[in-house]
Amino acid sequence: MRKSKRTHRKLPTASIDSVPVQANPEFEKPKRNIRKISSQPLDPVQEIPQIESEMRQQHLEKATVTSGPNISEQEVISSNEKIRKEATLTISNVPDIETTPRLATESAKAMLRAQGSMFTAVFQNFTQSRDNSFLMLGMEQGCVSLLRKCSSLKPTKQIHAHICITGLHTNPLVFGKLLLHCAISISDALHYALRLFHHFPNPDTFMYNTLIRALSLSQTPLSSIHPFIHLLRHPTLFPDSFSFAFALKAAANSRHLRPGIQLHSQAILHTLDTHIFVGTTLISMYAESGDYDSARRVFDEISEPNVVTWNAAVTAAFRCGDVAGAWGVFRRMPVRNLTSWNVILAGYAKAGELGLARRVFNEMVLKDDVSWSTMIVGFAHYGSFDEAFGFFRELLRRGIRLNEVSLTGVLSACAQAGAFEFGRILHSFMEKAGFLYIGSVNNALIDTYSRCGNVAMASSVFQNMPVARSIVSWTSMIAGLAMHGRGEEAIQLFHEMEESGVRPDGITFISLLYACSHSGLVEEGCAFFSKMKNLYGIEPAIEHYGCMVDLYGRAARLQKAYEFICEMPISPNAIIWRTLLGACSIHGNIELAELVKARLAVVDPNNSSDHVLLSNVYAIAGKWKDVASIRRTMTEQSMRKTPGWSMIEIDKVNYSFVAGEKPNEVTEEAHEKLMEIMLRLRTEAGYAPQVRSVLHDIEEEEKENSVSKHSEKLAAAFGIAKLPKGRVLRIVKNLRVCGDCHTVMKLISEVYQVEIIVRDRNRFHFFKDGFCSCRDYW
DNA sequence: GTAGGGTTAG
Repeated sequence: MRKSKRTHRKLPTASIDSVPVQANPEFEKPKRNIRKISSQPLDPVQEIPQIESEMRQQHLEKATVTSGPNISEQEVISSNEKIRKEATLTISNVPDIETTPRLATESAKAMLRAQGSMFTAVFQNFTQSRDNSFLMLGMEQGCVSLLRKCSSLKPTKQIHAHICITGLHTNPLVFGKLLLHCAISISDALHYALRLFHHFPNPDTFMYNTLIRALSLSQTPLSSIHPFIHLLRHPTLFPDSFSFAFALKAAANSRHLRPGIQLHSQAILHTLDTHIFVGTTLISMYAESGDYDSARRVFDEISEPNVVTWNAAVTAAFRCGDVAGAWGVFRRMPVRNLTSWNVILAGYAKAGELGLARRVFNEMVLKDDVSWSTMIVGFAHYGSFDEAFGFFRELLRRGIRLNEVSLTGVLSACAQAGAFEFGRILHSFMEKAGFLYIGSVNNALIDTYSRCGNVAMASSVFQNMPVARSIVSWTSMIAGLAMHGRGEEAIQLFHEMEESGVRPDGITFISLLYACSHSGLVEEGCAFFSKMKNLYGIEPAIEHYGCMVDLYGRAARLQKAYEFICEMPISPNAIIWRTLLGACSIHGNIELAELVKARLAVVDPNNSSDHVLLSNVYAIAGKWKDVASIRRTMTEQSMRKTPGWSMIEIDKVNYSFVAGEKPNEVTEEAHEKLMEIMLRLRTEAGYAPQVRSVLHDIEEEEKENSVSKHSEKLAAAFGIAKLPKGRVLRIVKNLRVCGDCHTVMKLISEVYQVEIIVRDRNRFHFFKDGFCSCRDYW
């Protein structure tokens, strides 16, 4: 991007009136000077095209970790005196945090309760006397903090009623908070936000801007175009740079290019397109919508870009996948600030260029908490959870300020590593430091506890959230129950969510369908699939189809699954076919497996796991020649089977076991214990090894030897040897647990009277008294 | 009284 003097500019031809948003009766014909509440509530949620959601990939590629986070609770707390003071500042509801942390949280809760009763008292007073100005002092703040507790419309309306009675409804700040709350924190309250606006007497441009901003931050950002058009047509008011900045942000959030172009044309007509704030937002908007050329053109037209504009240009390059170009723009920057460096870090980290990110990070003279968070989140996102722990350790050592992003990042690392104990330490710290007043932190905790096998703790976090539960909180909890095979409870929770007024989105349905498929609830799954389309108007994405194939496949309805794929309106990808191949492998259907493998050979020819799955099918049927043939192909094409590994956390240290690794002190101890366990299982529980999980055509004894070395068995043996009696064994495995290991775990849980929780690639297995929570269905 | 660039959970 070269800076050039502006000579001419091209005016986009489309006009703002043709934005692709369904006509809104309230804004279509503005009745000037007459404001009334529409009898038909708006439902902008249905007007906006649904954005395709992508299922988050599991990042468990990392094969070896020798030790976990290894940080004690005391270390975390003692090295963060300063941090806790800052947390007090951020979370205004938590006073005196550094002296009596637990009490402080309690008093914050009490304060919220007190505000609740004060609200009732004030409400009653006012209905009687209409004059109690003394009690009104501080009510503005009180209403705002009460709003934070409301996740549905009903209590919000009560607060609104209170606001009206106290005369606060003409206060633009309180009004704005209420609008923002309705638009952002409550899924189904956009219509209410609009009605609120219509009640506001003689709104000025500032008020319009508040509404545009609120809608731009809602689940349906493009709905903010309506008040923008209204403002354009207003006889006396005009959109200003704020209006354009908010509306363009909405276009950027929606990732729809057309409304963005139309807003751009309007900005040109109002001579605001080169306004430094509007121009910078235009660059982001074009980059978010994938129009790199336009983003560059806008940048070239800004005659005096400041450092923020330059930073936006670097980000634009990264967003459009031009990693080298981003570095080029960065190098040409006349002035750089810390954010410029953080932009580069984030760009590299998101692009998966973690080596480059680390190099830049090491070169940075000045780093802040954002720089550290970026590294933690970046490494955690790509599955390098041990590296993420490393950055976190270093962050603590240097006394850098902790923020909710670094904490959620390290929680994500815990979730992947199954580091339950450390997750608990973080939880206790965050409670004391007041971080639980941030929604995302609660959501990350729910996810971490679920993935660490403790769905009860996840549920406790979910039930006790001191802030409103968002769609993410509900979905995380549903997903947590689903992972543990508690399908009925997941469905129950989904109904509670619907009743609470939170509107499910595409990802909620992925979790729900997953819950059905892992609990064998075929009919329920089918019903939810149609409910999603017909009631909520959510167009199924490839992930939803994948869930349906899994649902039929697991329930042994293989032919139905195959027909379902053939009738899909979008072309099936490798994951869809692989799901069906997995089902064929579970149910031993050779004919269909061969057919599916042929499809996979076209879509994704070099995937080793598909070959392994097919050879599994042959092995189950005893077709060793076919197994050998597949293995030969894999060798010829130098494909390698993903090595299986398992991890167990003992005293906050994570020990990993990899099949066929070189013996060391730990593995030798595990092997020794395992031999002892197996002997006891044979004599006391009549165990006989199941060898069909072994892929090779080898002698029986050798096969038996091979399954006995599976990493999850070693991890369990090590856990039995090291953990005190009565403690739960929590094991994380990167592949699906094999039939023999599953049997062994059940027997160990019975003979040794121990609870074992295994998280495999697909789900959780909770072994107790000789039974597994998956009911042998996985 | 409101903004633009960097890190956030399902």
